[in-house]
Amino acid sequence: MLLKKETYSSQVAQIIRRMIRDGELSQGFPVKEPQLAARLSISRAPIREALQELTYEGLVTSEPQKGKRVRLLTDKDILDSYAVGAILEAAGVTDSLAEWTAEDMARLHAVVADMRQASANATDLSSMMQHDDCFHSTLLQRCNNHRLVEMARRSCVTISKFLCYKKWLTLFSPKGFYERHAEIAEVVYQKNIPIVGKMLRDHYREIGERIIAK
Amino acid sequence: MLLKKETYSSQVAQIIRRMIRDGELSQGFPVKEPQLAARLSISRAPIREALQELTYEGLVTSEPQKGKRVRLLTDKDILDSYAVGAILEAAGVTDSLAEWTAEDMARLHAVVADMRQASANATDLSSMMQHDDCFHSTLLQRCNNHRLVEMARRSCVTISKFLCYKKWLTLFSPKGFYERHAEIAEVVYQKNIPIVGKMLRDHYREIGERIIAK
DNA sequence: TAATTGTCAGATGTCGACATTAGAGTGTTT
DNA sequence: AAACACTCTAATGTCGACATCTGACAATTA
Repeated sequence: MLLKKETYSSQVAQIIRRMIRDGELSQGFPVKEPQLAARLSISRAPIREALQELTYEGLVTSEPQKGKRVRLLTDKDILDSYAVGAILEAAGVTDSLAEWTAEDMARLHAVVADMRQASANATDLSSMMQHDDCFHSTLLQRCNNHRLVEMARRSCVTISKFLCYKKWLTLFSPKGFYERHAEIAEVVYQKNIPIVGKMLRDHYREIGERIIAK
Repeated sequence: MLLKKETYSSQVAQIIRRMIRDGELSQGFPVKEPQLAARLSISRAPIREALQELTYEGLVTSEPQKGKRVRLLTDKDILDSYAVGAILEAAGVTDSLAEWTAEDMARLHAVVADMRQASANATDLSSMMQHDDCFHSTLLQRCNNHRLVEMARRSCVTISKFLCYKKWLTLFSPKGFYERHAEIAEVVYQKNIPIVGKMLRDHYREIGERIIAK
């Protein structure tokens, strides 16, 4: 068994991510090292490293000598981030869809079925997030460009899973959320490559626009 | 006049980038904080921050408790990075090419003319790098997704301008380098959107493959 | 000889302290 | 009242020190 000893920095990064997701730190809010250090009873060094990590992740903005703040998203930031995510995911899927086997299709089918079942019981989207993750990962199951996959996910997740998590939860009804994904899966089954690309871009554009509208 | 006093960290990052570009630090080489600190006569704190920055930029890899090394690129890393850069640049150009005005076209024409002139005098590609930068920036002049532009450039530049700079210098003759770009410009003038996308992807794929072949 | 254990130098992760800087508040001048 | 100078506080950037960990080499055992 391989046991991991996490460094303080990475644990702190996780904690701050969660604080942002849960709204304990909201957009534009200044993040002060001494406060966090005191609260966690550790020194500023690991806090600084964690904040730097989050800065490069896009959750935090930094102005030298002025401090760091939770990233304040403009409408354009949101649309642009989802556009990048969509472009990458669409390219990853359309470039690899030709290679899908029957098992790959079955896997997607199972994921969609799970999502459908989850949507039946859910009252909001909180339980759907994992299914959403799973759906998009499955779309990219045959994309062997790991860098692309990671960048695509990150570009969207930064917003939907953290900065705008609470808004994201209210974007769709569980049923509507499921239906949108089922619709995409449908054209994937047909290996209709150009339509898959278009639908993915539309999918992410809709999400971006709905977040803005809230 | 706005004069900026740069922080140590960012200066150190620049210095290390240059060391990597010039081969003073080569791929896979361990980067040790105490050595750099002694060499620059500063403490380890700014060095650590710089190295973290470079880690997220993709120039350095980090293993907790084990240290950092100059990133060792596999062939796949190279191909994947250029593929991502190509996908983003192609999407950025093809999505905005319709809006190009006559002035936009003239600007590209001027850039290509400059590049042609530079290629006439050059013996290697070192003087062509700025023209290359300029060419690709001009292609994206009407792309208003700033995030996309930055990610596209970074994905390629990390390799061609730093990790594989010396190899990059020998990939093409100056004339051949110019011709490849002129060829792309030609279809841009015609606003032949699908072909532009295809040529950009081929362009970057060729670069990746040539780097690997060296 | 090969494998295991013990030791040691050097590197990383973390700490507490200090100088400098940014920003708010106060007071002064016009 | 507005503009400017002057505090004062709190946060950042940087420093030097320490504990812990890693990797290599020496010593030990089978």
